Amino acid sequence: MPKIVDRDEYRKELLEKCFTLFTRKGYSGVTMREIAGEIDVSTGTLYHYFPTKESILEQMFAYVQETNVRDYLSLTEHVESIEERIELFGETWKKYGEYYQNVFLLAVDMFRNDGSGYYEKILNGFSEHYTHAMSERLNITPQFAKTLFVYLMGLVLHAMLTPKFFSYEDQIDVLIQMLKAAIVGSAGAEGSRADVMKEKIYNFIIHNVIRDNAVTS
Amino acid sequence: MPKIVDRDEYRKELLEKCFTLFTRKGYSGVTMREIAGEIDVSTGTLYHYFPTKESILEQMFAYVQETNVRDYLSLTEHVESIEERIELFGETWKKYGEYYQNVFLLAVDMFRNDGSGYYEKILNGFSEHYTHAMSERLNITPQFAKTLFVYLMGLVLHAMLTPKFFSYEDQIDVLIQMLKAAIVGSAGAEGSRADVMKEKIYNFIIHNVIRDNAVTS
Amino acid sequence: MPKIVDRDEYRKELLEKCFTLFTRKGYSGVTMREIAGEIDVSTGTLYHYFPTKESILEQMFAYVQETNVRDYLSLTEHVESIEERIELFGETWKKYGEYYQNVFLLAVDMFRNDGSGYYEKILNGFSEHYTHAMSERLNITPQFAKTLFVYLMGLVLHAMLTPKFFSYEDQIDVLIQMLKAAIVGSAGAEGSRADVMKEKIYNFIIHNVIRDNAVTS
Amino acid sequence: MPKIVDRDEYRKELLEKCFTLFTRKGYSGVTMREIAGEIDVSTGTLYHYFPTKESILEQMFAYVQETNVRDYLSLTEHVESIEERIELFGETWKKYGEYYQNVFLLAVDMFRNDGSGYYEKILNGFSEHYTHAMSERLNITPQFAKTLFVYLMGLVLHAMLTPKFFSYEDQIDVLIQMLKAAIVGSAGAEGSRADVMKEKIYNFIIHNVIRDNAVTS
DNA sequence: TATGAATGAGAATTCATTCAT
DNA sequence: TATGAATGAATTCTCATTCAT
Repeated sequence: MPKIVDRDEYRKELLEKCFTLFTRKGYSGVTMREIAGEIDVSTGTLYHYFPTKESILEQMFAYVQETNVRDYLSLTEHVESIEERIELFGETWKKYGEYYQNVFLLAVDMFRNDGSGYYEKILNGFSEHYTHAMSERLNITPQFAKTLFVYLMGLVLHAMLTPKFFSYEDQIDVLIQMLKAAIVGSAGAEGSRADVMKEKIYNFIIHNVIRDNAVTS
Repeated sequence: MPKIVDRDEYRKELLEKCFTLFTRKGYSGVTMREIAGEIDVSTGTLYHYFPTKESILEQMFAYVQETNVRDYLSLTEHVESIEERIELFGETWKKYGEYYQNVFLLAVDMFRNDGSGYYEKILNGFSEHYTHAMSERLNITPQFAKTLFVYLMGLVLHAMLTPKFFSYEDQIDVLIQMLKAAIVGSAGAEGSRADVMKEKIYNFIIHNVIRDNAVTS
Repeated sequence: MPKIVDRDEYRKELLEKCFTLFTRKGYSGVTMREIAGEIDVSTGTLYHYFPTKESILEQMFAYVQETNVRDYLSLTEHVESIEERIELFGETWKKYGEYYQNVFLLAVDMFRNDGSGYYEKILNGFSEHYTHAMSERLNITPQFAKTLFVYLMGLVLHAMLTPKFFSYEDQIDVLIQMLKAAIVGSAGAEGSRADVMKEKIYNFIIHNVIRDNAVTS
Repeated sequence: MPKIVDRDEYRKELLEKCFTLFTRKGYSGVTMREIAGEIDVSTGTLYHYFPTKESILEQMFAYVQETNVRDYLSLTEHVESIEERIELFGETWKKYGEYYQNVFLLAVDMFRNDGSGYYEKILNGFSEHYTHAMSERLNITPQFAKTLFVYLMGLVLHAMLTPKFFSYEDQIDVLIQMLKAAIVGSAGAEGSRADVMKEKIYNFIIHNVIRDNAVTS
């Protein structure tokens, strides 16, 4: 009788245990010994579950993809109101900020090391899938969902590379406020409500986007 | 004197020659031999100009920073009109898209390998410097410049990792259009012109952001 | 009692099952896992019967020696006529050609890996034993039996290493013909029969050994 | 300027230095460290000249083949009389006995490890070439040259595996005597000389091949 | 007994770095 | 300065062997 009941389950456990080390140091930057040490396993055992170092990269990527999508789908499953969904959306990005950084680092390693272009399809599929879900659940156009997604990625990146450039959490909050204003506020806006909204947006631009009205000509 | 200048100049030449290889394969992923091969120099010569592999990373980073800033500053130097500046801004991001990808990859390597936190200061300084320049030259608030910068980084990233997710160049174009509309359009807008702008923005949101007005409540 | 017999029997069965793999890949070239796989047994079970890899080599060698001798002895047990014995002798070498190749490969591994010189005694004993039996049963001098044995080994070797150099089976046939001619033909040859034989041999040499009578001086 | 003037020459020097160790321990039995140690070189240097362990096997084989053939061709180049050639032939086999053992061990490793069948062609070519040369120089038929070659290989083998089975050198001597008797003795034998020879051969068989004239029937 | 997961010493191989020329 | 051969520590990976089940 084998010690491990579910080999596949255990493999995922191992992946999870070394996820942060692996992504932070990078595929080429970690050694198998380091990984084994992190997992508290001998190198022999590590190779028992992953035939090569490269396979760890691949399986890590596959595992993250799987988990990621599943997590997101389960996220807003039982939430009905758009407003709450937006808030939950923000909470999630706040909560998983550091995790997304690591996922992103992993993607960079896939980009650098996967010659087959396999990862690209997966990543593209994930992006499309994710933005599609955003579009549906947050009641925004697919195009805008993409813009949002791009911006969020930029945010995660900056939070990682230049943590003092801004506060990641604050930026998420601002974004959530704007989304609520635009999406909830504009919904079914008619008559005077629409006018109020127009005014708000105009003022927002005047005060928050344009620097100096006098200079521009 | 002249020797030192030459030597330094030559070192930069070497850095430039291996920049793409270095960033694409990554610090831990390239070997000194590969780098020497790319530059068409023996490993001995390579070591003559860079005492260690790590020094290549550092000097590459310093070189990029220097060049980058200089490039940007020289870019809009003699352009007066805001509209033209915005356009030039767009052209630059289109032209240097791939270069920015590599710079970004380099930053990831600095992030992963620099224990001293030195790179972080540099990167932060650069971000602040760049957004400050954007703010001044494009007549936008520092806050919005940051937002823009974040978005652009997300754009570059996606163009690299998921090139099929969207067309980088098209996205830049869309962004430029919006910037022109918001910045130039709103400049000194008064009376009826302001009303027209409000209407435009409102319609933009209704048609391009909100997916389905009926569903939202 | 019965268990021990069974266990021993089973061990021999295992040896037989992996004999070809073991000899063809070589002691240092096979892994315990490969051997276990060939036998259709887990490595644990393999170690249950053979405490070390080296013990497989030793026991394989002992097993082959035992079997080999037993086989040969049983071979000509009930054959009376010399002529038939010679023919049977030829048949055996034809039949076991490939097997002898493997035995030989095994001997090479013993030669390479046995530091104690134990194998040498066994091998020498076997050679002596075998040539002695040949001498007795084929009615040839021990010296000629050795010559024959040496030649047969060379034949097996060549058939293995350079199969296109000649046809192993044909060479055995030729050898058998010559043996019959020399041994049976000369037996008790007297008077005119001896003369006929002399003539035959002389002609054989002239036609089959000497290449060109004119050139030699 | 590189330290080593002739890279190829140096590579052969390395091959020669580790030839015995490599063949005696066998391809799978030696480690790269051992080989490097034998050559008095670091493992790094070893890999500088041989990209893989397998390449050592291949190049060793190629080197031996080359050397071997060259050696043999130069051997009897300036010897005119057949008798002297036969004697020189014997001397060579005596002198190179141990070397041939190693060559043979090398061939076994090629047999075991070369999947492409490349070695087989080479080995066959060598055998044909060698026997052809023997045929020409010793004035024997190609067929008999093959028989001789096979026998000699068997001799080398036995001398290696069962050194106490006989004295390799004595056996070579006996062979040389027989060759001289058969080849030189029969040359241009006519009339009474031929009769003398016939008698000799007949007696040789009666006394040296047949064990017991009474038993045979 | 039988299994195959676990172990870690050791094997092949790589690579930053040094150094003689 | 330039070269590339030489080095050996470190890396990936293998494999005989152990051991819990």
